[in-house]
Amino acid sequence: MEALDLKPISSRTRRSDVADEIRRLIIFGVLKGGQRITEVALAAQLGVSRQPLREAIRELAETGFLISEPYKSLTVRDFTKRDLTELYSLRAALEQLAFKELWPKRTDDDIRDLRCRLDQLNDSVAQGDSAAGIERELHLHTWCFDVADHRMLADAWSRVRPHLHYYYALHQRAHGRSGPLRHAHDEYVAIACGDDLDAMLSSVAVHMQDGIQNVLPLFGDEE
Amino acid sequence: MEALDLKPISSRTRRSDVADEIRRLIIFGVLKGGQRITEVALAAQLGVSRQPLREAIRELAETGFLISEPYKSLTVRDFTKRDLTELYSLRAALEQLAFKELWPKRTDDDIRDLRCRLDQLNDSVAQGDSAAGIERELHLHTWCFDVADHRMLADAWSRVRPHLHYYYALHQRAHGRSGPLRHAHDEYVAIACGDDLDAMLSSVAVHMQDGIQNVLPLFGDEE
DNA sequence: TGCGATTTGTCCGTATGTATT
DNA sequence: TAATACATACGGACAAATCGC
Repeated sequence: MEALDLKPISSRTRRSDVADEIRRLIIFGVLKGGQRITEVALAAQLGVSRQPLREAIRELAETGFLISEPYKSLTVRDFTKRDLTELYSLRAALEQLAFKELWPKRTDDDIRDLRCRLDQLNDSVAQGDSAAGIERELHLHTWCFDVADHRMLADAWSRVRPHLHYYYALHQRAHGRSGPLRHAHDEYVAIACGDDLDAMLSSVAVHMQDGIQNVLPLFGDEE
Repeated sequence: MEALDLKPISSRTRRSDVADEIRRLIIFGVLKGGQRITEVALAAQLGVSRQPLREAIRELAETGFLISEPYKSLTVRDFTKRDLTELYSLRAALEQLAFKELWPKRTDDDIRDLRCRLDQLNDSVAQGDSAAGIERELHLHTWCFDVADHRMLADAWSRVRPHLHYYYALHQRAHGRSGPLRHAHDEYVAIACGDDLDAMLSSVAVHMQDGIQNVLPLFGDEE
């Protein structure tokens, strides 16, 4: 009964496939930060024409995965320590807004849904399946945006989420299969099921601080 | 010495011109909400080929001004009362985060810059130039994002800002030349120049509430 | 300074896929 | 089911801008 967040089949089009694929290549480190991309080469490798590729590029440039300098270059975004701290502070603000919005709207079904997502996450972690663990941690954190019933906020999250995915994957590549820590989200979920909104808001802040501490060491000196 | 927020000349390209123009047509009501758009017709009217138009469309769909249903239709976003309240709650969260970030970073130059933006706004209002008033109100509210020195937050604002522009223009069309109220931002700026962050955060919240009350009546029954 | 090489940006004609009638 | 309309995608061409020599 888990609600996987997939794109509807109806919206499957070449440009979206291409965008997803490029995003995947970046997240999993095949395309590396700072690397230059030439359209024609990429189009040939992906086996598509330039038109849908260029549209996909617009999409990825809009969300910050590619840096497009007209007539000059197209490069893969090189994420820095600063980008990471920015991501987490923005993410905290968005997630806190989500909890404020959803707090009076939560139903028992929503609570069950959240616990289900947590169980799935803990299962993946227990099995050492870190790829699934990443997906499910993201899915867990998507819960508040699903329930908040706030489309513009959900859109903002949908642009932030792939960036988080990138850092999770980075962390995984650096530390082997250690994705999220075992039961690291138990308290987060417990408070989310409770009645104390202020406690939840500070739990979000604390959770973000923990997250950033895990990933920060992966960056050395840069800016 | 005012720092106008223009796109650098280097990035001027046909697709960005087209995107700006379509956004403008939507904001000023030439293209109306719900209206269907056909690519070929629009390309002909704008005098460009379909490739840069499609890229511009991706950009506008990504930021919510156009609704693209692959293989089906491309329509102008029909904003509702709900969209407006969502915009204002998200905007408040972003602006509050900006002030938290900038608070320890403010320099005297920044303060002067802010006062300058306020003066320009009040000038426009006094002269009854509502188009300039809208621009300058947006420019005033962009100050906190300029100073916060938080690129991801600034990006989020840059997607929110055109929506706000839309509602301002809607308000102007409905109420004649009455844009922002005279000296409505004086207190906002005064507190922003002061030392009380909490006061600023609640000032942002109050300012948002005032803003939403001005625009809400323009929407009737919808959803 | 200029010139060629490379790449991005743009245009056009055409073909295919999808939804609607 | 066929026909229509339109979005999507392809391929080839050229124009425009940048960079290195």
